Amino acid sequence: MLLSVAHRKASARLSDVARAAGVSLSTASRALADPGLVLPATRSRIQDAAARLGYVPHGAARALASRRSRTIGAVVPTLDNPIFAASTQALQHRIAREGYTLLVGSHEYDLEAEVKLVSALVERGVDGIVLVGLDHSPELHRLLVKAEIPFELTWATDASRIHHSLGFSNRLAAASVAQHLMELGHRDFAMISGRTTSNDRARERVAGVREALAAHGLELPARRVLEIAFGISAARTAFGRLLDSGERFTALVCGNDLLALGALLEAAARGIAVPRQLSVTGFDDIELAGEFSPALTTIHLPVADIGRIAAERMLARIGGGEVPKSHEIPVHLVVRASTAPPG
Amino acid sequence: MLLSVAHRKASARLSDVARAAGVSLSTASRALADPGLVLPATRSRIQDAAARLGYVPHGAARALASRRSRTIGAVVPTLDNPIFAASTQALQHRIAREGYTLLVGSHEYDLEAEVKLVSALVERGVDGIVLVGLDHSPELHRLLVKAEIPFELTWATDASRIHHSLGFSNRLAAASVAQHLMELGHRDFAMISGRTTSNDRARERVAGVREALAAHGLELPARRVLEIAFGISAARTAFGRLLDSGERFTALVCGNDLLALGALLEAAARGIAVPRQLSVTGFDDIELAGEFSPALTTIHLPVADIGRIAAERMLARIGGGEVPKSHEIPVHLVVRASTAPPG
DNA sequence: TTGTACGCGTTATCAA
DNA sequence: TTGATAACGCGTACAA
Repeated sequence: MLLSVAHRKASARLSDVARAAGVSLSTASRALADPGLVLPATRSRIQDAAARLGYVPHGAARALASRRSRTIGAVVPTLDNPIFAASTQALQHRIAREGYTLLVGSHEYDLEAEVKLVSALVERGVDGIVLVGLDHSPELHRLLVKAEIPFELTWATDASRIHHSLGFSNRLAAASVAQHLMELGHRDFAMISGRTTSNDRARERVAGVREALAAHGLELPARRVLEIAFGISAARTAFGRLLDSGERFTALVCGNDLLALGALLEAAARGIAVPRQLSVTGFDDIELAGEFSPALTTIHLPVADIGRIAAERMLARIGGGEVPKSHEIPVHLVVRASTAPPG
Repeated sequence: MLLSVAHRKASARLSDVARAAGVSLSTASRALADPGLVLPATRSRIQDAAARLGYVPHGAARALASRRSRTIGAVVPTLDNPIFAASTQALQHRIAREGYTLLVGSHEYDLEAEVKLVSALVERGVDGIVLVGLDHSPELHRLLVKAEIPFELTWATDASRIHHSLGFSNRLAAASVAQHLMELGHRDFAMISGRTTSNDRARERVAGVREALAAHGLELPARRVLEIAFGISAARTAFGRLLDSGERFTALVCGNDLLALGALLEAAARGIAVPRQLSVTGFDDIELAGEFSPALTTIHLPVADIGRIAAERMLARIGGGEVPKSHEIPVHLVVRASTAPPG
């Protein structure tokens, strides 16, 4: 027995398949990549051989030769927010159907960390990148442009239309929440928002509420806007502090559902009746929003659609197709039990 | 101007760096990979050139030559369960520190889908794969073994010790829940479980409860065990059906916190007082469990630790190191307000 | 329709 | 310490 055979248990390469089928390398390659280009007879010989040998194409070699990794990158702020978990999952699901694989990373709202993640993805040769929001380091754009990697901004629409984006107007959506509350008769507002630094969605939501109120001669003073880091328990604490501060308000607008849930829990713990004494709104419409008691009035986002459509736009662009620069996703207010006229 | 220069805006390769620094390809490679091997003077010339040209190593080429992709795969049932989202995030975070990137996929509890995902990862040449649970298609093992890709099973420990695993005994943990309830005086149990087919964790949890009850001469009849697909609202519906069926029980054990939350919400909607009339338990200890009212008695899992440790074990193995075949994660019962002696 | 031959960008072996 | 050169496994003009 030859030595070279002794340790040759490594997985089969395309050349092995070709030899086993009695054809050349290129024919084997074609038969597997685009079966139509090969005669049925030889094609099946090759496919049989591939199956028999358990041939698995070597992604790196393929990527090197074809200049395509069939890999897409997704960078989200955090997977701890169910909306990003769900959209990421939908994204992965959709691209998997086309043979693409998803590389993911989360940066916890740190722009520097995001640059590092993206640069790692660029190195891996991803064919496209899906990002969240509009706020990104200029360094990140340089990287992407230089590497000529297509990218999609999601969860917001780029008003400047410079970049490809897919989302909705966080500002208008938030304004519609405020509008709803004003129509119920509320005039004293408070707000709990996520951190607004490097988070355009959070900023726009606050701005939207402010604008809507201003249009009716109302205002939202800074002391009634709490900016907190992510998390239900953090939201409880923050809301508690707001209450303790002595501020008076009948409507509490929250930047997302998790924050609203925290507020609802704290309100319940303190015996504050929602919506009788206080109206509370969320944003996102996570599953729990509709099940909770009181059910949460919120903005419904088609979360899975965002991931799916991002995938489809990305795939189209990678395939050389054209897509509209900006894709608007319909969102709408869902009025439930957490809002009512002020007591 | 030469034509070749006209369109030569493509990103710099290592050879460009080498030329710019006046060294050979191999020296440039070394200077970047293992700076210690190169004289300080030449090293900095090379590093400067690389920075100036904005050199980004080509991952595929690197993978092809080094037979390492510096990529790890993670396959989870679903990212819609916050425990998997959190552990995946921790995993990504940890491997990123070592320059590794994470490929993820979710299979929605479908073993066939899991095989496809894993096979896609194998094709991409991942250096290691992290899986959830013990139930997998034999096909999946064949793939992994043939490609000689190390893998870790998580969220459970492999009693047979055949595979590397990292987790805890779902059976014992579930038994401790039942034990707690029996100590409170409960004798009539019901259970809401996730689907048990191809889900060893769910099966073990049901089995654990049954065993603990049996040790005290109690039983959990099949008609009192509901198996449902994932989701809070599905859990609500299921629990409603259980109540309507006329079964009498004072303790409801749930396979995870989301199911328990659904049950708590439905109980509240029907005016069933928890824990006075009914005790409810969960499993996982998601953030909401401790914040909800009533706060949920549940099994606490160090979710982020699971991802982090999986990462560390994987990295160690990839680096040629040894790790214990099985790593036991401590979990414990957290008694909160949702359990009390039967009314 | 099939085969030949070269190139993809890097690492690794070996010699200098 | 550095340099030449051969892999690495596949895709694809181009030729047959």
